[in-house]
Amino acid sequence: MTPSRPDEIARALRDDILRGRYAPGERLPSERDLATTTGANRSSVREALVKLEQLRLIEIRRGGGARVRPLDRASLDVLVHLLELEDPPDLVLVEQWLDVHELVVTGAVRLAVERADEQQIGDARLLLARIANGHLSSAEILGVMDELAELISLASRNLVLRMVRNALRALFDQRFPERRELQFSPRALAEIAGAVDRALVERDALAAEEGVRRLMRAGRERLVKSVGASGALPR
Amino acid sequence: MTPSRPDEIARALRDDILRGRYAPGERLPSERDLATTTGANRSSVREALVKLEQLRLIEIRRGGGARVRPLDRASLDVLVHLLELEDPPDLVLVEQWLDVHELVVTGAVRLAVERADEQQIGDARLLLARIANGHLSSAEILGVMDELAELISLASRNLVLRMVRNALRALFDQRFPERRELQFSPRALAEIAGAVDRALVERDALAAEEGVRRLMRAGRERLVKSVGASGALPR
DNA sequence: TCCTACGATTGGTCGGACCAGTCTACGGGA
DNA sequence: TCCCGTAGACTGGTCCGACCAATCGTAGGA
Repeated sequence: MTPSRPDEIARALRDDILRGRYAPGERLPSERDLATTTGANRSSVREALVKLEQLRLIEIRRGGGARVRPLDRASLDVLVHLLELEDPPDLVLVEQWLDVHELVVTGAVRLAVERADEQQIGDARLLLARIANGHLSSAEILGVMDELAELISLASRNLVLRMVRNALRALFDQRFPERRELQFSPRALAEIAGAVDRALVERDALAAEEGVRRLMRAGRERLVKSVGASGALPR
Repeated sequence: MTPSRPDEIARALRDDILRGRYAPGERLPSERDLATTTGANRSSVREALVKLEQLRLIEIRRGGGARVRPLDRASLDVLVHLLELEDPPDLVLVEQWLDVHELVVTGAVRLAVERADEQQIGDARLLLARIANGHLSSAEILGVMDELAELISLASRNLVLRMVRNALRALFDQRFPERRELQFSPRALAEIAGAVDRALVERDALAAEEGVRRLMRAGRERLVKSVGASGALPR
């Protein structure tokens, strides 16, 4: 799928903004200027600017022009582009992402344990059993853990929370689409999964939260390493 | 500021989608059809659709048409429109928002206490002192607490976290722009602020987290009530 | 020196044209 | 009768040019 003309233009402008080549408050070239410099039609340029405005990267005012906004006021959706900016990716940003993801999922666990119905508890226990039995490849484990996180955010019965997690997850998947091969310690995993399982049965929110946190941290270091070495983007 | 033509169209379509008048996977009318039914030009319709696509509410395929996507896969940015959908607002959604906001800010506190420099600790203590001294109106208290949350997310040195919080905050401000009048118990507030202050001095992350949580919950119940009764939207 | 007013610049909307994928329904072949 | 390929209708993508409306900058006047 070849990117559309507006996408190309939007991407170029976006990268310039994210790289700080336009300071906050600074004015972008006019639509007509951008049209001539990019060789595209003004409609296409306009569409690109609308996208950037939707990302809250710029503010467009009739007669005024398009001005760059402060980065931290932008939409969460720019994060994926921030991650795409460097190759290999900015590991600091990846670490920050992992911290927030952990925060959100463990927060969801607290709510989920209290609110989940029996069906959901059962589903979660099945997933945990698959992790515990030790016969999965590391890629499969990651998949199961992802399913588990999905189930948790669903059971938390909090749409806002679910959307935040989905946004974070989509962000990561978009940037690192390949399945990764990591090495987990089967014994440690089985132990943690068992602890989470017990917490679920007893509906012990704090224990479940702690267990899920340990689960998420189990493969974290290697994940960061793998991501950092991943090299070329599959564009 | 009168909304632009594309904004009107986008809003109408968005509301229809959020209200479930289009099921996920269903196809929207063609750009040309929408143009005739709305009385606008196809360019304006197109711009509206681009915005919805950017919100990940729809997926546009060349030759294919625009199809509705599942709501929980959409951008966090649709939440503000979800909140705007009802008046008075959906209190369940407001509660969910408050839960997530609390989660994010308290999570930020943990990081912030460890990473803040002396300057930031000092600034935070000044804000806490203003809360504690009891001579502020409730609106001012809310303002100070917001500054405090801002400072915390800054000190957490986590851009992802900061953007999530800013997104949540912008969402709330956009929906409830009026300053609210709440009643806090000065004594309780002073006590909590003092606890947080001590935690900051001792760099005790857990105590700070707990204190900030209590601070955020102090006015919560009344905030929900006030928001629920707020009535007309200042559109 | 300050302010006003006008003209240039910029975004907003329109209409139409043509290209490039996608979808569908018709008709031919098995 | 059923399946399948294809032609044509349909849909989004891009371009062009025109005009309106808000803003901005500056030259000229008070």
